Amino acid sequence: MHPLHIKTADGVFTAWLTPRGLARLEFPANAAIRKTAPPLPQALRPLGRAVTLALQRCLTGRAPAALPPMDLCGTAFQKAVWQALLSIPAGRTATYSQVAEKIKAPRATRAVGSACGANPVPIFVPCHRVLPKTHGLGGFSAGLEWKRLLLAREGFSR
DNA sequence: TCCGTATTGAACT
DNA sequence: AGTTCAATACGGA
Repeated sequence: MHPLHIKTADGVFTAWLTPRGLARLEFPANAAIRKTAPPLPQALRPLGRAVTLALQRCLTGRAPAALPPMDLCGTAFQKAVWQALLSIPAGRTATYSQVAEKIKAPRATRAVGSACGANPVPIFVPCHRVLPKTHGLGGFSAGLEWKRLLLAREGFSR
């Protein structure tokens, strides 16, 4: 996997690329002890460019025309959840139980939460658009502040 | 096996 | 209207 640092107004993200697509996206590190990334191999440069552009658009609340290819690895259940998340448009939200229904596992609402937490590519796979049915914001692997910020950028407020 | 979880809804104050 | 609590599917150890 090849790291790619992406500068944005919100900090430096790190994307991990494979020939199959974007495998992981990391939020800006707290202490930012960050090695300089080796140059990307030629073959991955178009992917790197696509990821960079899409990330910049997502961070300003505008859905990119197309998401870059992604190389998601996880269990069948997790992939089903992540797939379902991709169908939630920017500015809309779903509840954990709605996602569970969508993947035909209506009683797996808690498991959906776990799968969201295991999502390797936040933002593009929009786990921030999944909220508890009644109270609060649920959780977010990179911290609830990010979840709030992303939702706010998409024009959603609670 | 057993344990923890980014939930839920019903049954309680 | 707020709080407790058991049921629950899943993944990791």
